Amino acid sequence: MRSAARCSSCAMRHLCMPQGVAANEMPQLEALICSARPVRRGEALYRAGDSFDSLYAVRSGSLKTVMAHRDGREQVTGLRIAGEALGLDGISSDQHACSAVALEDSSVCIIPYAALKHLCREISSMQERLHKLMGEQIVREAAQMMVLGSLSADERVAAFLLDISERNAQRGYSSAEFNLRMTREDMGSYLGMTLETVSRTLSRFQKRGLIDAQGRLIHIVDPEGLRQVGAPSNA
Amino acid sequence: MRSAARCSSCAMRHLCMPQGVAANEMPQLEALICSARPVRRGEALYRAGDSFDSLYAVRSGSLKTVMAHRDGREQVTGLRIAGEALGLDGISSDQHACSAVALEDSSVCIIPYAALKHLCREISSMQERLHKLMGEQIVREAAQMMVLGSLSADERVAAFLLDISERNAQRGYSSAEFNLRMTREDMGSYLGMTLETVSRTLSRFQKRGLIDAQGRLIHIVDPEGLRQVGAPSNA
DNA sequence: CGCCCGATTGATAACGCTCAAGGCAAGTGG
DNA sequence: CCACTTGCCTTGAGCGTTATCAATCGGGCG
Repeated sequence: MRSAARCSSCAMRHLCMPQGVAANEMPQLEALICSARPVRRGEALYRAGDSFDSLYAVRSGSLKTVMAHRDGREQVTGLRIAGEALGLDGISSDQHACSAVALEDSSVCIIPYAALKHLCREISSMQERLHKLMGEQIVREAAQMMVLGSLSADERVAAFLLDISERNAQRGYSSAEFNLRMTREDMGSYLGMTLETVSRTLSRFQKRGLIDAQGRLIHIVDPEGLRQVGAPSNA
Repeated sequence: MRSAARCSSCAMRHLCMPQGVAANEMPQLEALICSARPVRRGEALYRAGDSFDSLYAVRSGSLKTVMAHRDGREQVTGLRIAGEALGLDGISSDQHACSAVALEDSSVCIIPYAALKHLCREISSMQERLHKLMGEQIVREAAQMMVLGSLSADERVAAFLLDISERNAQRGYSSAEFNLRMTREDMGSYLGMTLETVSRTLSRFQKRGLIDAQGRLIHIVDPEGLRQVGAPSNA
């Protein structure tokens, strides 16, 4: 048996969907059986091929999503920090297209998809919220396609650091300092480059005074400078 | 004024959403004002930043979606052929995140989002269909991230050709022969490489007897061989 | 017919990969 | 408590794939 703490009893309940759901609809929201589940570092919340029946919201910690080619090659396709949604990759075919692995001991809220669907038919703000969630994922992935397709190694790393920084800020964490938790290999996989290149790039950024990195602990010293990486003047 | 032929009067009506919508719900589907709109070659159906209010289904022809970086660099993020959905990139922020440009004279069905949302609250199969549509887009984009992040130039081109081939087959067109309509530059942009590399790769494939290409007209001669591109034996 | 855009092909160079060695920190067992 | 292992990170040297620059070709259209 796993922990089944109701989301309604946790401080981060608002993460399990809302944001745009009117206050007077809260009671119905509560009806959405939203239990929590811990996921230990390295453990998979779900694996590619698993049957899909719930969405998740990261309550604490962070996870990576990983997709595999048939020839065995794997690539990290996403990173989710506390407050972000997870599991949308399962909607299209009723089974997950990728795996979600915890980067540290984490906890997620479970949102049964069937119940959510039902609720979306009754509460339009709920429907709106789910649609936006999916739409955001679509746009985020398209943006990542741009990163992978058009940016140099330096630009990719810079863009990645700024993305994480912004997302941290959005969720109320520090935008300047954070613990990445991914290995250099994970970062490389996500950014379409080797772990060595990631390492070298970070070292160079550090020499230039853009960041201060101690292993996975990253301190963004000069965000504006990071934004300029790759610009004509920065050859 | 643009053409406002009702979708219900066209042979491809089933493309404008259904597939999974029960027959007895058709009348309500008809109520979804689904007009058609022609888009000439090179014309934009919508541009990044345009306000979002409709989804589209390609009725005939094909379009590319293009996303732009702030520094002006553009990348092709998708290709849509007849029967495929378009416009989901606008849901998240009520304005389109990318532009959709016709690769040839085309025609799309217009599906007003507000009406669709309303319908999805009444007809669960409709809701299901929309969710799957979005879910498919999410998975497709994740797969493209893998292509861009882990495959060599040869493998990317091969994967692209096979993808188009499969999608053509799914929509009832020939899987062996098709007119790509994109320029080499568009292909390169989509695949994260230069137009010269695309050209060279296609030439090489042709010499190997995998395909027969006459400009944008592609004939897939050996699909199994294409699938083997990049495999250990094919050095 | 001549023009122009797109495609092809070649030569060269750069960026990032591969292979390899070494370092550091945390954990494990004697 | 220290030797040893293990996993991850860093740094270096050399090479290969792919980008860049450039010339030519070809087809469609005015």
